Amino acid sequence: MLSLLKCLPPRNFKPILQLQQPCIYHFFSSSLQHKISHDPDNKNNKNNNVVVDFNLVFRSCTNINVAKQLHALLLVLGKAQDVVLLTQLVTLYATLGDLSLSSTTFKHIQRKNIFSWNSMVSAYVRRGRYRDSMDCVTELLSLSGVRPDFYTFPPVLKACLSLADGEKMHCWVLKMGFEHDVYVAASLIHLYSRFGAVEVAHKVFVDMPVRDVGSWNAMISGFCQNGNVAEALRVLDRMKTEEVKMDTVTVSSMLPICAQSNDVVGGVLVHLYVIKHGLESDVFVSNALINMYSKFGRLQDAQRVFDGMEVRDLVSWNSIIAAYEQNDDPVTALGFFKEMLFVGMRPDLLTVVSLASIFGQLSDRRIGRAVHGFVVRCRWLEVDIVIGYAQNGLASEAIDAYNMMEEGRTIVPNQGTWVSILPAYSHVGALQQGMKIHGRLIKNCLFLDVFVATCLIDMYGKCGRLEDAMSLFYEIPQETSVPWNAIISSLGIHGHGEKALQLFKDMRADGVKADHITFVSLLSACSHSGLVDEAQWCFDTMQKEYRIKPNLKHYGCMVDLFGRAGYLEKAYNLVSNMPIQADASIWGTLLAACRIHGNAELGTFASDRLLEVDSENVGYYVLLSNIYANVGKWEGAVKVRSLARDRGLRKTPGWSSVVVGSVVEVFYAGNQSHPQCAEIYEELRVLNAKMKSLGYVPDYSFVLQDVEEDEKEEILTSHSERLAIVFGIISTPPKSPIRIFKNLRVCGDCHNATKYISKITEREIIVRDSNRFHHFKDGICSCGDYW
DNA sequence: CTAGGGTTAG
Repeated sequence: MLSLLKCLPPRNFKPILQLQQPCIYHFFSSSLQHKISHDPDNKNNKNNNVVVDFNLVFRSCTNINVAKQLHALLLVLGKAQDVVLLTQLVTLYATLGDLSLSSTTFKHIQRKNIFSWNSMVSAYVRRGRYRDSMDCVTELLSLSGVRPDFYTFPPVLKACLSLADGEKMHCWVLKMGFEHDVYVAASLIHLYSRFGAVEVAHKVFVDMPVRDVGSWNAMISGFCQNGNVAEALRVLDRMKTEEVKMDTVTVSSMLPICAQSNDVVGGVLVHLYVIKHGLESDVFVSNALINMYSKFGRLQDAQRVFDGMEVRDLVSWNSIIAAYEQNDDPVTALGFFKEMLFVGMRPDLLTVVSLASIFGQLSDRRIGRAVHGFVVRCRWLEVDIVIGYAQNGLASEAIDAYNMMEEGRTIVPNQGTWVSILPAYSHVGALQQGMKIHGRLIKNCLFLDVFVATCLIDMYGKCGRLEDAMSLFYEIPQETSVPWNAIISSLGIHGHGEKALQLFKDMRADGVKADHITFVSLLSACSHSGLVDEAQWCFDTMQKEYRIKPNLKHYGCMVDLFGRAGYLEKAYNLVSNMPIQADASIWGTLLAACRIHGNAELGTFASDRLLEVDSENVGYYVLLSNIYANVGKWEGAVKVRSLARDRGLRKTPGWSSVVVGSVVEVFYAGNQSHPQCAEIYEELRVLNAKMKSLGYVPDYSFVLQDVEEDEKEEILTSHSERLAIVFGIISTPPKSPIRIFKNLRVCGDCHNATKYISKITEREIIVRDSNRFHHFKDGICSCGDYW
């Protein structure tokens, strides 16, 4: 084989390299073995007698094992200190996803030149390891032997996590005199725009003696990112007068502007420009076109662009799915999702976002038909029927589909399957089934996939296994905010506000960029634990440091936090000074706080505002009618309910589930149809007596119907959570823990009752409601009755 | 052997 190698002129390598990777591997490993067996000590160090064009081979290598093999061959051929080749390897390993090999290779280069440094720096940036790349550059800048060049700065400027970092780097750029390099300048413009300092970005742009398309593009997108469309269009105009031609990048920044400003004519003109200049083949351009047409509601146009694409990436699929999903055609959208899986495209978070909405739309229709059946089964007042139920519908639908897949064994589950099925199990709190899937994922090595793993973290978190969620979190790559958000929210719903904050600090230290979801998780974690000052700090940090404008969810968390902690005035001031219009959820949160702290005056004010806002959310009508019911104003309660009915709103029926063995049992309030119904109600009666002897007094304020006292007690006793708990008690061994899941918030009287039940039965009872976890043990709840 | 500016949600 070695002699064969000698004979081959380099150009003859080409056919071999076009073969599959294992062939290259085989080819090189046999030549390697030959070399070792004939010349073990490499005495015959005439490397040049072997013609290996590593340059060419590296470029065609797509497999990490082949790369390692090539690395070994390099050592055997005595090229262990060839700076050029090792530098190439640094880049190759990073491209193939193994950054640790990249950095060890880099560390072993004895005489690193600026190419080596640049390669390492950009390798870190490409894999999102911004902190490491900054450290690497800092080290480089402290050396005297090597000087950074203009290749060094663009990646580093991308890695800056704060304006301060950016300004520091800008100083170095000036010190080295690279500020007029078009690449460096574009990076500077991008950097300043990213941190909201568009004026500075614009100054860099204006000061450039020479500009290329990239410079114009950077400035245009800089203004867009900061919401200044007018200024962006002005730059575009000037670009036209200076006769700089728009390229694919310009176009793909332009199209979202047309979509956003609903400029159909402008959008179509840009499309014509694209066709005229042959820019259609660019995926970014086509994707942007699909999104724009979708926003215009012109589905046929979006479809035509999608059909005409030669290459489709993840964004293309997400875009076409979202196009149909957002234009009220969930069936077609679902069809595209299936086709996407069929062609082997891996779904991501955004796919799942659309998917959730698709299932929501589909189930709502299905549920509509089921409403009538429900009226008969539940003995709720006329108004209090289904819808909202969609999520429950989604869960059972997804689980059914998975079971069918298992039985049929015709479809091989992939990442998409897992990210659909795991949230369904999290949703009903089915830990064991979720764990079974975890087992399968370990076999498939899919559990390290960030999206699948995040679903698992979420599942463990929502099923009450916080330790499992944590240990899984530490096993997976933590480069994006996705897994961090999941773990922070898990900690939050368990009432571990401080730990959630600690995780956020770790996230910052690791250089992972927090997003608006991170802050929602964080603020709600603080709110569950009553950490007022800490939440205020997060709220400030989010705005000052991350430049994230708080949205209604963030404000909602803050209002909730102040309200529950009893700072009703602070809560009210926040609401009245918000730069955005308060919606029903904000007023509802404030109202709930007024209910807890018995502030009737503010409560009345909040409820008036609540009804002014056109609310689709039935929960607030229920809350309001509950407040009336609490004080015995039944006419008021009835009025609110009829108002809700007029608006076509129906109450979500409460249900609780408990897992016994491998079966998930679901109970609705007043359930009479369970096979072990008689046994359950008998046990309830016995328990009730014991509870009363220990001092339990039923709190009728949680009964929302206008009925006699004895009937009120019966209603409380047959709340779904209590049925589920008792079923758990009679169906599992003594003293084993019971896990309950409830789709709504746990009722206050049931919360109190569960404390007694945990003491009497010596059971640990873990209740997860729509808001958080409650761990009951020995007559005490972990939430300290603060929720 | 190493660099910039771009498309998706709520």
